[in-house]
Amino acid sequence: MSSDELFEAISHPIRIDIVKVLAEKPLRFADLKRKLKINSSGLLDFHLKKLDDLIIVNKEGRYSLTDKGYAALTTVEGAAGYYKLRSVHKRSYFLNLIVCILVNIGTFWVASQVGNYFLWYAVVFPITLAWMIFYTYWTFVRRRIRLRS
Amino acid sequence: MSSDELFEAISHPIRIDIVKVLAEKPLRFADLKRKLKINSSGLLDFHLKKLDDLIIVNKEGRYSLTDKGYAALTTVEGAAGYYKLRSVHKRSYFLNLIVCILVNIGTFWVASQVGNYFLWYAVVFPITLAWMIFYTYWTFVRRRIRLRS
DNA sequence: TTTGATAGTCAATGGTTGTTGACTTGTTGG
DNA sequence: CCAACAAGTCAACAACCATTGACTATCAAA
Repeated sequence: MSSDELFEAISHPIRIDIVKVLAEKPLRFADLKRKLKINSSGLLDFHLKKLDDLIIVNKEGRYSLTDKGYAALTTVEGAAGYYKLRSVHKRSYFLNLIVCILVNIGTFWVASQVGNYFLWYAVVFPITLAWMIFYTYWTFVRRRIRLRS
Repeated sequence: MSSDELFEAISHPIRIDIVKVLAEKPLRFADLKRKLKINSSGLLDFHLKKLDDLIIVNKEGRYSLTDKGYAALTTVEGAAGYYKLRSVHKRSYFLNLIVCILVNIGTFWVASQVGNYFLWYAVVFPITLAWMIFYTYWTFVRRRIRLRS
């Protein structure tokens, strides 16, 4: 089963629901029909056939997930999170940037008050700069985060 | 964009390929056509339209992935691995079981030779037993690995 | 024995996909 | 200016998808 076949199998809301409820516990045909509020046997039959090698039926007529079915479930659960994760990465990058700038401004101001800039130019500035360079690389190159889109 | 819409978007080999090549670098319409060996403009157009909010075109006409596009790519890359991962989990469970049994047999045999069973019943047996109970729980309950299917 | 639930199958149907190939509308090099 | 390329649009069509509703066969309880 190649990727596109897996995605085809789980590219319909009813089929995603079937995989989700079967992950909790094996169910019979009529249980599924009730639980998913499907009134047509033909419709459930159609979608069960599409899920082909993601599910198996045991001798008592209970449907449950195969290894591929659980892999599909993991894919479904994962997919929902990836997009949110990317906006979190983006937001935390800007928070980091702001904090670095504020720390520099603060240290610089304190330095100007005491007339000693050593702490700022020898410690705070190089460290925050190095951190932002690394973090920028990690965010935009490694994580492939884009500002627009 | 709900899960099923994402899976619908990437449920065709051509569209998976488009996402993969655009992840490497942004391409123009004709570049994509050449790279994916598609001879019909209409066909490429059709699939690009289906990828709708996974891609954007910049002013120079270069297509690239949006955040959702990269999320889709992560999903595609992940899905391929999940099924294999499950057979790896299954195999390593049995390897572990065998190793635990062999260690017990070995320690027991040594104990019988020296006439002192302390090491076995006070150390090796309880530790390997506890480990296998935990590992069984982790494999079959938490990871939902099934023997058949 | 009738009723009702279970576990489907099957044909019909309207809508959506995937694909082709012809056509359009710039843009660029010789 | 002409040819070639780029970047599509559009109509047509077969194949497939989702859904309905009628039908069948089996079993169990009243």
